[in-house]
Amino acid sequence: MTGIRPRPATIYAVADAAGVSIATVSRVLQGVGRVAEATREKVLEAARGLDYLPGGSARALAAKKHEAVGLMLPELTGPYFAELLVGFESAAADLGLSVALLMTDEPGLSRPLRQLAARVDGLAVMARPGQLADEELSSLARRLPVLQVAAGLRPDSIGTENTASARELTEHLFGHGRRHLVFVGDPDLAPDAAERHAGFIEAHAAAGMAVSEPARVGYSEDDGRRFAHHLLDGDERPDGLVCVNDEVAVALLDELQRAGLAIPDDLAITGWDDVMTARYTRPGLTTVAQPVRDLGGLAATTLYRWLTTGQQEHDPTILPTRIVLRGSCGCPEAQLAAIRPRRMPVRESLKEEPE
Amino acid sequence: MTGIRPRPATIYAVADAAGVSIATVSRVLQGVGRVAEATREKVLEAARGLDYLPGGSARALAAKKHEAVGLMLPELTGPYFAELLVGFESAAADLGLSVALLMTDEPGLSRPLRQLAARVDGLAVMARPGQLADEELSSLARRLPVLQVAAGLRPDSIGTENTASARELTEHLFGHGRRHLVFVGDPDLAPDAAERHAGFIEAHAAAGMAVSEPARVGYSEDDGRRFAHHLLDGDERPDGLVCVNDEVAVALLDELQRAGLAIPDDLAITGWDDVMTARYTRPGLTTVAQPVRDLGGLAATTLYRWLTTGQQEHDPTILPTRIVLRGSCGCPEAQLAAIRPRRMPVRESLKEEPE
DNA sequence: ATTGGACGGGTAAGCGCTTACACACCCAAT
DNA sequence: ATTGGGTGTGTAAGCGCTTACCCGTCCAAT
Repeated sequence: MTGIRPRPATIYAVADAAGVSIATVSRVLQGVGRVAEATREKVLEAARGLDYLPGGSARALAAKKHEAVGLMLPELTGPYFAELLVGFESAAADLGLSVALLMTDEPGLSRPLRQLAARVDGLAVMARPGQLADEELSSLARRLPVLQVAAGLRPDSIGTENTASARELTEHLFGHGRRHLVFVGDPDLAPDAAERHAGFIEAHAAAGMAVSEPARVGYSEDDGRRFAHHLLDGDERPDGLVCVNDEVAVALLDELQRAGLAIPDDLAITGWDDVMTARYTRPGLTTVAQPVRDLGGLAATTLYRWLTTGQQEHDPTILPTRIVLRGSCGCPEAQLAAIRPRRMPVRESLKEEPE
Repeated sequence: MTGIRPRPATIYAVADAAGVSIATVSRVLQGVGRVAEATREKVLEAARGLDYLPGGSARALAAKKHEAVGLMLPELTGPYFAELLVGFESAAADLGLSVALLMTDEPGLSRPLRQLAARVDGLAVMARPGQLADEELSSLARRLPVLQVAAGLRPDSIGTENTASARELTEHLFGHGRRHLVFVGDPDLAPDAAERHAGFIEAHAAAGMAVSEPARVGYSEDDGRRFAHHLLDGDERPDGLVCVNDEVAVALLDELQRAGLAIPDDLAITGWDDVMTARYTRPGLTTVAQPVRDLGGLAATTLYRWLTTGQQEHDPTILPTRIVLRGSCGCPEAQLAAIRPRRMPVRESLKEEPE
């Protein structure tokens, strides 16, 4: 496997080896047109013997399509993006499309993005406001289908429901007697965050309550921990925290517990996304489950329909979410190890030597 | 943005608009060769006005390279693959390479894999044994550089250290007085698992202890929970569980705790990967941190060197790991909320009306 | 005044495929 | 025997780029 590699075989080499024309080779390999069974076998064998693989670029050039879609994400850390990607890729694969991927945090990502756009038939983009020059994106959109994911309400967009869920979640916290809630997250960082914050405000308005300023933090655990210390050191006195995502929430939960706070008694905490960690904290994290994987799949299929029909769907699709109640909001949780219902028999003394 | 889209502009259109030949357009856009400043500006403006983007397929065909690398993963659920991907993509992007992605669980994935291979210059593959017909893969390897990731020791492979770490971890458990350990994971499912199991065995051999059969479970939380119930129902009596990854470990931990077991007193548990959740369980999960992101980056850069030099590196690179001790193995952990060192002042009565 | 570079840009030959079209060929129907 | 309709295959024209090569200009040096 080491060392120099011979130039890959072309369709001409296969045609020669099989004693046919390149047109026939192409027909056999694509399975279109009529080819005599004997010929087909000859071609297949020749192709196999030469490790032939039709070059994607030549194929795409001649066929005027790439059979590939692109996905651009602002970053890929965190379970959210991973899930989205999984949904996107597996749906795309089912549709016979390859997936090209781009993620970046740099604002001036023009180059890689254009490189990506040049090799796909359509693009799904999840852009944070300001990250991508809108000019850049609309120039691309004039050239190929560009689908916006989780970008708020726009005709070329799909996403998940945010505002109503946030309102419901906030009202749930009211139901637990909480009166001084803080929204933890920056509404300006992403449309999703803005919509959740809007729901948070709606709930307050409907209850005739005043709303405090949102705590403008980012999306990472570090942001959560930092805010925890800010809370501990400052003189704000919230009794509930509605966090923009689970990572911030669990970090906050952890840091506050380490400082001696009782969750949810002293402070209720909710997250968003229902990531894996949310079911392993003590108490479990109350959060909002979004069908992120489905969202990714929807992006791929929507793009596919757009590509094949040449016509964009009219209405943006909004996927429903589900509130997941665990202990961190104040809901009762199944007690853990308080009673020991079935005790696995274990060896008595661990100090003994092995058998 | 809706509706029919005009055919994208070609290099000819730009040349016409700028009043030059296509060669000049190509030179300007690539930044090679000498072009008068005035001409360059004309071209750039024409290109901008037409939303021109050099078609990737034509470019790749003419230049005989895709400027793209592919990554194939057996699946993408779980933090491990997400991290790997992040490392791969960001390193590739820095090198000016696009990334094409493929993941699948199907054994017969020949089609999508070949489609992927046809549009990249090199391929990084993480294949589970048996999933991919070896014949298929070596045929591809004859055509383009194929780098194996975490595939055990082979010349065309890179990976992370497993055996020594597993041995050390196992011996650490011995140090906690544990004598009846079970390896939870199937050594046949992946080379990584096999190597970890080998280290587990080594430790036993060195201590002159007998080794029990491994519990052959998969990699998911469900596998962990299932095994927990199997343990609870059966009559095995281990005092320590060395799990193949963190997902299995945390699920096991959770399920066993719910059943009333005290971890680590009744049973020690360790994981592998140091995923986010590992630092949020109570007790925290002792595990092995691998530089998975670096591994992904290494895959991209190794592939890049291979592509540019045409020569494969000789020795497989093995990245070092680090054991992360938390409470689940029996190590002391900072007490949580036992004392409340700094108590955040909160409102006394939550039942009060808002201000 | 001649000449030789440097400079700028055009010409054209591919790159490796797909696919419309044309053309043999063979056999059934007349 | 002639005709006509499949069948199977080859011919050739692109697809939209890159790039080697060549050819004018212009100006400094002689």
